[in-house]
Amino acid sequence: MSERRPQRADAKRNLDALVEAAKSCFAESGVDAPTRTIAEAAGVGVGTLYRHFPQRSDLVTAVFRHEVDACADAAPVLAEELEPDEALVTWLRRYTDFLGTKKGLGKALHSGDPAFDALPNYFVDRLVPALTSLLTTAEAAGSIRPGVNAKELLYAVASLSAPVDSENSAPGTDMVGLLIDGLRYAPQR
Amino acid sequence: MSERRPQRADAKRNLDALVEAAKSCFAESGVDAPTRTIAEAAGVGVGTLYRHFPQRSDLVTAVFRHEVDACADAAPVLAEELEPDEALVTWLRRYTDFLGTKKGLGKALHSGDPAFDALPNYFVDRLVPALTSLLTTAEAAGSIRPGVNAKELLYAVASLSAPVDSENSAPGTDMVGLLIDGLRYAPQR
DNA sequence: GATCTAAACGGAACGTCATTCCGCTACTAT
DNA sequence: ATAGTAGCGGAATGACGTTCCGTTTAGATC
Repeated sequence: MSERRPQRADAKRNLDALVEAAKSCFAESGVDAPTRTIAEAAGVGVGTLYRHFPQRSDLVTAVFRHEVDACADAAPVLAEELEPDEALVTWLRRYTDFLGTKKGLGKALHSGDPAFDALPNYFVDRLVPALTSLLTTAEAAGSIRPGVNAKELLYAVASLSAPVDSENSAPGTDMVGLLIDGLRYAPQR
Repeated sequence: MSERRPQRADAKRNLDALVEAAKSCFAESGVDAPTRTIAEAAGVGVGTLYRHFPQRSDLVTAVFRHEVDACADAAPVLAEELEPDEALVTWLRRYTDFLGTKKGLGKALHSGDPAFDALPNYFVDRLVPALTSLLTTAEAAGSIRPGVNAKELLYAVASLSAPVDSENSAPGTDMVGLLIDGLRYAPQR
C-alpha cells in the first residue's frame, strides 16, 4: 500500500509534457487528434504515452481534470487579489474561457463512452465549491443579491456560452454579461 | 438533367439489400458497425457499398431516412384501417418503436459531424405532417381534445421515451401511455 | 566516480478501419 | 447473339489505436 520508490523525475516530466501537449492538440485539432501526433508534440514516443495513459480516453480525461482543476484553483487566488465582486466576475469570465476551450471535449463527454461517465461529477464537485466560496464572500460584502445557487449559475452560464445552432439571438449580445449584471442588481423588495 | 438509362436492376437490388443489412447491423452492433461487415451481410463487396454510399455517413443517413419514411408512411395506412383514435394511438406506439430502434443513431446525430446536419429537419418535415393528419382526423371525430400541436407531441413522446439517466421515475411507469390518455381526456371547461 | 538494476523509454510491428482502384462480370439495348 | 458499359468484387492503401520488447538511463549503493 505504501508508495515504493516515488517516481522517476523524467517520468514525471514526460507525464506533464504529455498532458500539456494533449491540451494543445485537442484545442487545435479536436479530441480526435492522433496519439502519435500528441506523443510527438510532447517529444516522447508512443510507448511512453501508453505507459502513462493505457487508453486514449485516459489521456482525454486527464486533460479534462487538469483544466477543471486549473479553473477551480483560480478561485482562491482571485479571492485574495481582488474585491469580492470583481473576483466573482473575473472568475466567471475565466470559467467561460474554460468552457470555450473544450469544444470537442463536450462531444466526447456525451458520446456514451463509459470511460467518461465520472467526468460530469468531477466537474460539479470541483467547480461548485469554488464558485460557492466566491458567491458567499460577495454576498456577505453586499455586492450581489443573496440566494444565488452556485450549481444553477454554473449551468446557466454554460448554456449561455453554448454555441447557438444558427441565428437564434443577435450575434454579439453578451448574454453572460447580462447575467452577471443581473447578479449585481438586487431586486427591490 | 434527364435521367439517362434509369438504373440497372441488380444495382437497385443491391442498394436495397445494403440499406436493409445496414439497418440490421446498426441495430445489433450500433452505428459503428464496420463497412465490411455490412457489405458481407448484404452479400456484396465493399466496392459496391462505396459506389452507392461514397461515405460511411451516407449509409447512416440513408438508413435514418428509410426508417423515418417507413414511420411516416404508416400513418395513412393506419388511418384507413382503423378508427381515428385507434389509428392515432397505434401510430404513436409505432413511433416509439422507431425511437427505440435508433439507440446509437441519436449519438451520431448530435456528434457534430456536419454530414448529419440535415437529418433533424428531415425528421420534422416527414413526421409532423403524418402526425398532423392523424390528429386532425381524431380531433374532428371528437376522440381527442382539440388544439394538440403535432411537433410538440412528437418531441414530448421522444423525450418520454428517452432512457432515464438512472433512477428518475419508477421504472415501469408507462409515461407515454399517460400522455396518450391525456389526449383523450378532454378538459372540463 | 564506477557499478548495478529496475523503471522508463522509443518506435517498429500488428490488427482494425474507412476508402480507393481497377480488371473483370453480366445486364440490357440492339 | 453481341457489344458496350454500368456495376461488381476484393486486394491494396493509409490512418489509427495499441502492444511488445530490446535499449537507455535515473538514481541507489559502494
